[in-house]
Amino acid sequence: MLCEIDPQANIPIYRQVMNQIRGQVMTGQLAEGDQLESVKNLSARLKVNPMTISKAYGYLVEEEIIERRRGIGLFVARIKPDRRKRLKNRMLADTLTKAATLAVQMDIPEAEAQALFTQYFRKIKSPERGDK
Amino acid sequence: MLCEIDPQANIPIYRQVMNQIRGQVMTGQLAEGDQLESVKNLSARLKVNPMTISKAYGYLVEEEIIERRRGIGLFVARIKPDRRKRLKNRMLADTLTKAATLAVQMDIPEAEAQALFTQYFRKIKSPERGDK
Amino acid sequence: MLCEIDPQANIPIYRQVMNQIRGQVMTGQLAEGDQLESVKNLSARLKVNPMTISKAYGYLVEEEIIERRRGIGLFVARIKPDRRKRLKNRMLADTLTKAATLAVQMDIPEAEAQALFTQYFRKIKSPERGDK
Amino acid sequence: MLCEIDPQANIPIYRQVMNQIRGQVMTGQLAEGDQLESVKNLSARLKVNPMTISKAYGYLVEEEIIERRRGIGLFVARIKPDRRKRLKNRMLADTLTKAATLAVQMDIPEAEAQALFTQYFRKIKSPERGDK
DNA sequence: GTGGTCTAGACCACG
DNA sequence: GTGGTCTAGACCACC
Repeated sequence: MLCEIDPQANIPIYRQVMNQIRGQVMTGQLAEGDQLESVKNLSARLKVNPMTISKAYGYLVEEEIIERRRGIGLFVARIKPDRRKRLKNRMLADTLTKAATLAVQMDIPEAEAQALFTQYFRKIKSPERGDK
Repeated sequence: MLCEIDPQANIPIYRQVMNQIRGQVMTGQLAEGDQLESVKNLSARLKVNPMTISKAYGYLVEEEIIERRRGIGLFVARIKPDRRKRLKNRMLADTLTKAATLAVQMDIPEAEAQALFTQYFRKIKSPERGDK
Repeated sequence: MLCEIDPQANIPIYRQVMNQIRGQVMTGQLAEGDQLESVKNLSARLKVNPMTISKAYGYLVEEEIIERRRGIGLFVARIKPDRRKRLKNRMLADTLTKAATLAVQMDIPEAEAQALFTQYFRKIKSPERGDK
Repeated sequence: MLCEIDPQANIPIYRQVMNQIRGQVMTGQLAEGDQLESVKNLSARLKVNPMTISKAYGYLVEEEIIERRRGIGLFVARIKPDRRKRLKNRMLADTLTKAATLAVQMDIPEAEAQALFTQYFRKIKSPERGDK
């Protein structure tokens, strides 16, 4: 499982972990029933306090995105299609609203805002070689 | 000068103030040379501690978005057009990148992502009556 | 880590702290990766309010001279050699320009000004015993 | 009488005024018995609160660098040669000490520090055309 | 344990 | 009147 964190960023590490896993579950990179990397493993790999990973996992369990199987480990939970859809939408709505709000505040005309968004979208979708 | 804060949000109050003022300066609602509401006034109006406002203003001074005139008050600084543009772009780039990244991760096709973004943009630009 | 302040001086305490730490980082007495004394420790030691230290540290973080490691503490940041050089030069340029300006205003001949400067330089570099 | 202030600078305006006048007296640009510009005049010219000028003048009177002649105005005082010398030296010592201290802190070798100082000295003494 | 934020109230410097 | 600084003490998030 891929997972990178930026210890400099202003986002708490446990949230960075949550975001990455949640994203991977949503996109299917982590499928239902897949086992998550153990707290010990992941914390060692990211050079992070185990409690931090544990906390991230704990919240994801609360969100019912992953589930504990006692004595075995943590696994990606079964998520009903409509719930999955709602989750996706909520996540999208949040960031899109933020972006749109800012664009409106900045008095950017609709066409330009759209163009910018599409531009970023494409850049992320097919990053040119040479990008870091 | 408008300025509202949500003491519940988990964004620090001083950052909320910074964001609002920065936004208003960027959009021209606050123009070069305009005097800002005094620390004491604003803190009284928002019912927060003067130091909280002072901190927000202090950071904006460092960002060279506003400037001190000693003993008189704080005023919107002169911002060179190209710096203004860069500032705008940086602010936009951040949120648009985030939104686009998420959309890509979610495997949303470009057309749909665009449509969603435009939809939010319009909703924010001309909020229908009855919206909260 | 050494750090002394003069509560009498009319330089704000938080600036005195900043200056001392910035100086120590520049001279290498504090090296990259070194942990800074904790806010609570230092404030207790200097008998000042923790917020005062926190403010000083906060500004140094913004200057990218030190960096936060969340939940662990503050550490001396990595500073690229050319940035380090620029920083040094800027600090020096300020005070040297002031001194030179004054000497010129006072109509001191170059040779004498130079001699005076060197004299002070040596006195500071190797203070004689008994100096206050 | 020349006198320029920088309202942006971190130095209080009244101190900027004091420094300029003190400097001009020390260098003889303002000679014993010369009348100073009136508070009203100077404040109008610098677009500054009259009280600010008044305060600056007040402190200079205390320093016995200028003197009041009631009903007439303010004049450059007679300063005994040895006192003038002491004043000069103290002013110089202050700034030179600061500069030297910083250079020592920065671990600049003596030769280099000297060279830098001389360089600034010359630049100020004979500013090249084209400088602002 | 770390630092971050906020409050309430004080005092000071500046204009 | 303005903002700047500091204190004392509280609570919180993070690791």
